[in-house]
Amino acid sequence: MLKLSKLTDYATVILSYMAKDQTNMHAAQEVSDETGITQPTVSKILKLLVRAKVVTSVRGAKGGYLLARSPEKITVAAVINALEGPIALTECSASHKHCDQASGCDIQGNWGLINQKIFNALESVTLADMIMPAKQPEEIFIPVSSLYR
Amino acid sequence: MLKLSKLTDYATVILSYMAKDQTNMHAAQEVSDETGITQPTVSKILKLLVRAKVVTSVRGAKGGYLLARSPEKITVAAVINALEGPIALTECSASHKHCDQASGCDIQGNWGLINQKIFNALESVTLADMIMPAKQPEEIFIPVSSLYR
DNA sequence: ATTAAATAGGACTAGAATAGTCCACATTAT
DNA sequence: ATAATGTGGACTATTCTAGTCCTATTTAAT
Repeated sequence: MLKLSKLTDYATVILSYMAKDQTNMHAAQEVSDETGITQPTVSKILKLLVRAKVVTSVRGAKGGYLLARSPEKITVAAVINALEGPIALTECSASHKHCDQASGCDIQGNWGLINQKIFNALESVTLADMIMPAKQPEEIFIPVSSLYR
Repeated sequence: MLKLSKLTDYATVILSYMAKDQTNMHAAQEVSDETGITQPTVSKILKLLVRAKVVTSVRGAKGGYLLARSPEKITVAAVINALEGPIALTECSASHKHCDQASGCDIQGNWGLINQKIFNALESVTLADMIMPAKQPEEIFIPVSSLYR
């Protein structure tokens, strides 16, 4: 199902919350209370986001977290990158160095092309887009028929 | 890392092989011999591809598998769909019915938008593209700097 | 008819990855 | 000092994936 990790999903929830009030600092505990995600998990995620420079932190009492830049400048790609590392669909495309596949593999290296497209898609959506009230239908259907063209 | 399953990767290897000889039927054993993927695994994958109508099968002695249509009409999206089910990055976006997230979630339903973009990207690449000799640099780098814009 | 070569379907196991928690430490406001 | 907060990393349990295997079904060849 081409899954994104749950933590990445949580991260967008957390960042969305923080985006709504960018002036105040937000402690992990507070974020937990507001989002319903347990505090240890919130901390874990925020730690990763700090490392990736998506948010900044202030230690000590009255410390907390702030967005490192405006929501328009925080891409979904950056968030995924923070939580899951480099965006690459297959091992093979992450690094071509160790490809032990017998015959078939060297022929079809075009995962690179696909990765690039996926990356562009993920880079084109920002946190600002995420927090816009989704004008989204009840259920989005990707029609099965469209799989055949 | 936004991972695709290994089986999906194998599937492209298998399909690439089959695309090179579309006139003859290919038994699972033969595909195994040619690709280096073990026979049980090849069978498992081909079974899934049959179910998704990406390949057709003929049972009995001298049976085997054939592409269900030309490589130009087999999209990467269809292959992923066959192996991993519907393309949806998050549970939430697969079905909105059971969203137990506290406050944060209803605000940021725009995964639908992202899913759509990803789907479009995956639908725009076909098996025919995959088997073209990749004019691909040794290593594709997604510059980290591009994560900040 | 019988046999051999295939696919179909599904159960099962082992291993890997993920989610989630917790602890010891560092930092800072009061 | 003390309390509140982030940092770093270890750890566990659960879930998911990969991979194998078994039995049934179908069909060609003899």
